[in-house]
Amino acid sequence: METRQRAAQRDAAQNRRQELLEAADRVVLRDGPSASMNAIAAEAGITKPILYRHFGDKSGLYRALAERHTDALLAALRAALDAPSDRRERLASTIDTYLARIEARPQVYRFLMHPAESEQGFDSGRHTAPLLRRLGEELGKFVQDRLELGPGSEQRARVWGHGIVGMMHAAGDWWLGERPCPREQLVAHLVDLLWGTLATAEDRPRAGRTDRAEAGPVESGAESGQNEQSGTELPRA
Amino acid sequence: METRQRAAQRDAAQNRRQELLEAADRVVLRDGPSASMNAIAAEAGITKPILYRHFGDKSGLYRALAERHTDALLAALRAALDAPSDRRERLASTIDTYLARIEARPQVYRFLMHPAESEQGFDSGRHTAPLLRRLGEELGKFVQDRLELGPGSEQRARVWGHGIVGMMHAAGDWWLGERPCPREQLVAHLVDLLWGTLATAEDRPRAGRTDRAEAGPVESGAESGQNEQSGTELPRA
DNA sequence: AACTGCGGTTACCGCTAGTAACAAATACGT
DNA sequence: ACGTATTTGTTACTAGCGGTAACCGCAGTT
Repeated sequence: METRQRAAQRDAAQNRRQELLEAADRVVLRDGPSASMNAIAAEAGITKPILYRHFGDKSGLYRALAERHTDALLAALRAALDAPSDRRERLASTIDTYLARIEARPQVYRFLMHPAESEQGFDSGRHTAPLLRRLGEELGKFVQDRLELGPGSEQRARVWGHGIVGMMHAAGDWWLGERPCPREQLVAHLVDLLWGTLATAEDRPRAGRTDRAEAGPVESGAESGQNEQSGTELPRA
Repeated sequence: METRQRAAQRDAAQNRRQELLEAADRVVLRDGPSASMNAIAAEAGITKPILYRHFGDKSGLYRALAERHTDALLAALRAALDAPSDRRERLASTIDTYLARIEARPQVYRFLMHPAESEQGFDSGRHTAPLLRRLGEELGKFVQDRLELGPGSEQRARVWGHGIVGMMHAAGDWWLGERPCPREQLVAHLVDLLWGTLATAEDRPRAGRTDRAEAGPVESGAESGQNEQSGTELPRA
């Protein structure tokens, strides 16, 4: 069997794999998530079939690549989440860590949000990037482990995990595109939101309002009255 | 000029456009967001170039399609958000409306979350589906209009808008995939989260914990100690 | 009858992911 | 030392995508 040799080959293959991943990383960083297999192969100094021998599939390569980055991000987040400070402080610092990360390397971030898009089987569900799923699950476990939530705590913790992660992600994504404020301020607003300020905020005084008729929050089109459920579609609800 | 004829032709073109959109809708509903232009053309009983004459571009068609669905969803959400009930109730009902919608037509939902993915220019920012952006903006305006948030209220309202929408989306997406609980429960958990229960929940009593050493929330791999920022990557921060 | 504009088609381009088939080199058993 | 099998790499290909150019035929106008 020559196990020693076998092992050596395995090692060599692993090293090769790492090199290839690094090359792919460089290309994705340069070209965005639409980097082609040809381009990646060229960057690695080889040709396509080798890539396919190592990763089987484009989504295979992308998965391997995403796993690396996700691991790194997750480690940073765990550190922030596990700091010995006050709960609110930890929340803020975790969100800030995430935002700092996506701010520092938007290309990587963008790549992590997309990499699926291939599988053409319409398996409704599983749309979100694996990164978000994983972050949500992790945070859910953390909450479940740290907080006393009463009966049904597991479900609640998981919902919260995914919800908080989604909030972080969407706000971060929007912020990254428009840069409407410095990062600390975004963090502060999000923490406020999660801290229940939404519940305690005052109603804004408005003019007499028996029925909605004047300047509402409406922006464009479709002011066609009360189409609430069965309006334009939903033929089989 | 024959403006009457011109007008008739315009009308015909508009009708045609609607037919094409409906055909495209059927195909997307059947094949998911990866429906090809060929398939859509075939479903409409014509060939590709006509599609291109009408919509110019695949993303053009997809944008038109998404706009219809987004308008419908937005109308439903506005109705829920504008009901004459208690604030917390309105929040719950809005979230529930959204969830009911994506539950009823997951294919449409899935399509709405994806349709970009083409543009190969790496314009970091603008990753999220336009639907989410629009929902976030709308909700932000609503909050800004209805709540008294003190100085800097506009920014805060926008952050909250995008944050809440992101929370709803991520939790809904996860829920749609795993179905871990009935919808009402998911809604209740999310409302609780936004209502500040995170701030007031008790710490869970834990065994002596001078430093983290035992069962943490960690799940797999990468327990390599304190790599918080400069650990695995981020070479140019 | 000739002309013009529009709906529609076929046939193509350049690109992609993915693969089959072949070439060289290296380590192996005998 | 020699054949042999395995790994590493290549070239050259398929099938299908988005997108387009060039052409066909039928309405109405003059």
